[in-house]
Amino acid sequence: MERGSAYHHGNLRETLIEEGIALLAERADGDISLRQLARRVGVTANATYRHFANKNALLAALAAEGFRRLQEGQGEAVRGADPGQGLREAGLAYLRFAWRHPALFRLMFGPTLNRQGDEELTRVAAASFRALRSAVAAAHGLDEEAAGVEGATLRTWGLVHGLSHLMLDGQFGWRAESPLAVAEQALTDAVDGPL
Amino acid sequence: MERGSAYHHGNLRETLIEEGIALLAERADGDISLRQLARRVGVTANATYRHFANKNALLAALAAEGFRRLQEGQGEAVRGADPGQGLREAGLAYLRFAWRHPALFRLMFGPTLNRQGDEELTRVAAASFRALRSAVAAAHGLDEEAAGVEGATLRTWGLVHGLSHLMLDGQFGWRAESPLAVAEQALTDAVDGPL
DNA sequence: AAGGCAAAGTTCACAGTGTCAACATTGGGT
DNA sequence: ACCCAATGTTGACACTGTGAACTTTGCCTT
Repeated sequence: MERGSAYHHGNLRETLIEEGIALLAERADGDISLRQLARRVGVTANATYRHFANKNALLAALAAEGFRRLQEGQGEAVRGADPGQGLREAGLAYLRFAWRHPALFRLMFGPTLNRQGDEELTRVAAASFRALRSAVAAAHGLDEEAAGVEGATLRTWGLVHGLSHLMLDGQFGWRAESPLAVAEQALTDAVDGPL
Repeated sequence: MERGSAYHHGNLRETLIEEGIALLAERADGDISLRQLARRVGVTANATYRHFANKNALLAALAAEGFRRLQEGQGEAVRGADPGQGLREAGLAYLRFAWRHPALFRLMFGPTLNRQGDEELTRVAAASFRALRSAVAAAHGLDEEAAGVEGATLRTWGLVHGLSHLMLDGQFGWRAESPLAVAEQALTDAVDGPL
């Protein structure tokens, strides 16, 4: 939190990421402008170019931070659950993350970002998939490399991810309950029944 | 295709939708500019304002046309399949639509569009859901209003929708096969096995 | 301690965007 | 034949992402 001189900000890069996520949380539509973020931080738009190659790189950093937080949330959920319920809890954590950070979630996936060539981003995303796969394997009592685990992981991921998107896009809105509740119910039913 | 005078275009509204979808197909990232579209059609940017309240309304019209085409494609797929395979074919049609029209697909769902208050758009989207529900009911040999059909529809929709998004976002790209093939396989497995 | 250099911010500039207000050109109905 | 409403155009404005040139400052070397 240390501030440098009036001229030199001190730790602009981290501040931009922090405030960028905050700004993303306010604008529901999810597109933020570089200049707006710079103004909020109290710095010129071009100052950001000392820390990120361009807007896309900045957004990629936000997304990477998002993946880290998502994985952290899932980790907590799994640890706090009795074994056998881990997969369900991880899925619910995924849904709740999307619900609480809709714009960030859409940035992490979604086409705004050009993921091509961003090494860190692909790394955290891959780690996220491996974590899910191990949860799926554990839920079925299988080895992580066993046949069928990969496919089951894909189906689970697809379901959770799809429910997240439909929820955020307001496709559950016309129903009585809260969209989050609808998605949670659908996920629970799927996990309890055979997937 | 009739052209009016040099000054009056003739049927600008339909042309904008047509060329808008074409333009969307070219720009993979999926955001098109009003002025670019107007230039392509051979008309001033402000001319579009005679037919659409603003850019959002234009995009909504594109999305609505997209929903119509999606539903048409699903209808064909279901009719051309033997009964019992209808649901799977409908889902595969959904996947292939997303694969062939990624930008349009993301526009139809996704936050670029402000769906609030666009009556036509919510209507076609609701029709799409009803069609899916009847396919789910038929696949399980149940009445459309039977208990559990709604939930099963949600799960199916979620899975297909999620696979579509993950596929488009390149999350299956690191695998050997084509992303479309990966998604189709996952869907087929889910439908064959109990969902 | 003095000096200088590279890192980190700033200002200026430019092309492109969505949209508003005012003006121009038409074709169809009285 | 006329006129008016529908349909286009021009000009303008605020805003965006980004490049080039300039300024300030903290740290490292002597």
